[in-house]
Amino acid sequence: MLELAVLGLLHEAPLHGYELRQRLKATLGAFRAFSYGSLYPTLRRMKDAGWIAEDEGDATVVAGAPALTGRRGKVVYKLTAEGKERFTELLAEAGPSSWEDETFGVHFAFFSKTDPDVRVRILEGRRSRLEERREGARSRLARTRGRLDSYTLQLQEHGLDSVDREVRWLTELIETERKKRPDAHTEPR
Amino acid sequence: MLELAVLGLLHEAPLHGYELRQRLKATLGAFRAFSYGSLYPTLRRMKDAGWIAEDEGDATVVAGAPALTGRRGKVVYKLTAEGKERFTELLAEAGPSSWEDETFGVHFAFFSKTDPDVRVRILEGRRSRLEERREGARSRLARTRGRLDSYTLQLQEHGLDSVDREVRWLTELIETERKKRPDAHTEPR
DNA sequence: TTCGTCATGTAATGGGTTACATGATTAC
DNA sequence: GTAATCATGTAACCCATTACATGACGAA
Repeated sequence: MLELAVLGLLHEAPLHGYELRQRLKATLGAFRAFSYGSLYPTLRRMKDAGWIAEDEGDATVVAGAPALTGRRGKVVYKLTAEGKERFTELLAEAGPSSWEDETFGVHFAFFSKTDPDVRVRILEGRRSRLEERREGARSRLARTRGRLDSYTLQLQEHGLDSVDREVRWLTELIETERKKRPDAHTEPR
Repeated sequence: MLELAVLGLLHEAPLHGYELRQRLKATLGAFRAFSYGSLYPTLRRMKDAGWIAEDEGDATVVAGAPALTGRRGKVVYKLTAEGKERFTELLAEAGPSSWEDETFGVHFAFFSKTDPDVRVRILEGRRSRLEERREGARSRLARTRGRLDSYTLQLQEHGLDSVDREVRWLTELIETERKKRPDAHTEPR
């Protein structure tokens, strides 16, 4: 998840860890944040895996005392060819994991780089996942309504409302996607 | 988190693991679920800690072949005195952890058992947490708006909308709480 | 007798967090 | 020269998940 986000951001421009985190916030908005404690180890793993590499191309700033103190300055990373491949691969994934709460937003954030077909499949997957959850909650609520105290009830209702809103949002998005390309499968089955 | 939820449910009636999970879904609604893989180990830990105990009071069903196969039947748990204490303790917590996304809902679900003062403090904490997040996202958005593609933008806006809605919901709830008890601190400082 | 669902559990793993430690750079 | 913030990193832990294994029990 973090991995996908990092690949996506570095796809646009080389960045160092600290700035990567700011961009992460800017891209994902109010709905997700990552700590440095997970970012830096991830960067290390991705470097070891060969998906990203240190970018020396920009000159390590001052030439005053470069490698004396055992490196202490920005470490700028850029995507490698393998990294780009990996990114494309992850972007093409439209399976259940891509419509999970936490993952969906990250996939969505890189939709402009995602194949239109995959976009629609992710949006539809997310929507039916939410619809399932909503129906489950609705019928359970209908069954237990009488026995619930007002707080529990309000919690349920606020939850259902939120899900409803997201479903409507998704429906709009799906329609917009369909209009953009009137070809392709209209409602697969 | 799971711990609090389990204590809260067992506070109402003794239950076995399987049913506990159904109740968890019914209580928490659309916004959270737990797997058995986390529930059963938690039950074990809580038993070892002395907060819950096996409830034999209900007769272990059939007396046909009771302890022969090394127990294979429902294990009903009930709250111990220490468990009740622990529950009260957790319920009184109104600190930052209680207004986190995942935790807030669980606290809220047991509001009818929570002290009115604590209720208001949790609601207010949650609200200002969301407001902070929203302002951060808003100003970042204002700064970067031009550079964002339409998907990223829509994601941000949908996120802001959701936060806005929850803030409004919380504000209503806080007012309702205040009306219920016109005494107490009106806007602490 | 076999299928579904109730029921309990474990092992391996995942994907993050907090707290801490350290140092460089910039603004006052 | 000192405080803020930029910048990198590690260690310990947390809280859950998935996949798997097992078995009882009722209904068709």
